[in-house]
Amino acid sequence: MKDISQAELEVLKVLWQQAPVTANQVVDALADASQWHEKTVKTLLNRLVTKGAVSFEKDGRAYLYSPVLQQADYQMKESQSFIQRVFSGRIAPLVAGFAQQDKLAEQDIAELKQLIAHWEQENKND
Amino acid sequence: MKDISQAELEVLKVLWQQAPVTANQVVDALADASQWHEKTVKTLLNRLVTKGAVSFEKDGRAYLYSPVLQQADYQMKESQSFIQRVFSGRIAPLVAGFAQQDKLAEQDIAELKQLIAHWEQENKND
DNA sequence: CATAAACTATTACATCTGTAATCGATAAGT
DNA sequence: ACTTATCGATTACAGATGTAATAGTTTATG
Repeated sequence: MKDISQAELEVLKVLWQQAPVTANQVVDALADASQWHEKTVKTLLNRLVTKGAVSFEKDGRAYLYSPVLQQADYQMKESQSFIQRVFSGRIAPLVAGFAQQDKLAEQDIAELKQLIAHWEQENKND
Repeated sequence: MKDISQAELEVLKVLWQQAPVTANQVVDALADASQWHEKTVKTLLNRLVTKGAVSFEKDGRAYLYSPVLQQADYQMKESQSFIQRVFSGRIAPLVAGFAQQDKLAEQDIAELKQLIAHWEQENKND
């Protein structure tokens, strides 16, 4: 699978929220968040199809698009390559950076604590 | 500051490890990890200078290059935009993904616990 | 000194990306 | 049935990127 560009990702996000959708529904969904011309959105959809990240089926004259690449898979793959590239594979320094910049909220902390508790539960018999 | 491309980042990483260095030292440092031609590395160095991420001073015929953009700043900026783009600004789901894929090591957990303890210490009087 | 070696600067070129416009086919309205 | 509006497909085009090669300049070296 070829890389998904940032603009393409915005289109893909719409498909992750609801699919299958027509091109026009994607255009509408992006109308407020972005200033993209209808033609631009359709180009991006097309490129996603070419890249194999999106599929479509005909529905009369229009197409119905659906994501092939799933969000969780995309997130996992991107996370790993990002952490590798920027933090040499270590995740804690990223979180530490957020903590230092006061970007961590109560909720983040709560979730992290729960994750850790869960992890320790799973790995208790080391 | 213009965006740093992935290839440029590899060059920048060398400068973060040791600076100032000559172009040839960068070439040597990258020789094993990458298959880049000397000319390629020098082009990347030049682009980094143009982008304002790297500076140089003359040392005889050769230049000595140093990073202007600091690693911590780069990491923070990239982390924020990445988390925003891919996880809508929430960091815990990223860590959760790693946990699910067994990408979290004992050490990561230990560091995260310490971070959390430290955060709670700082924010105890909410 | 002249020429070669070694640097940096400039140029090259294909591919990817952002951002559309135009073309061609088809469906819908009159 | 024609004409028009509407789709997707194809084409456009400038800037970024990967990956160098060539040109120009300065320093060694014979």
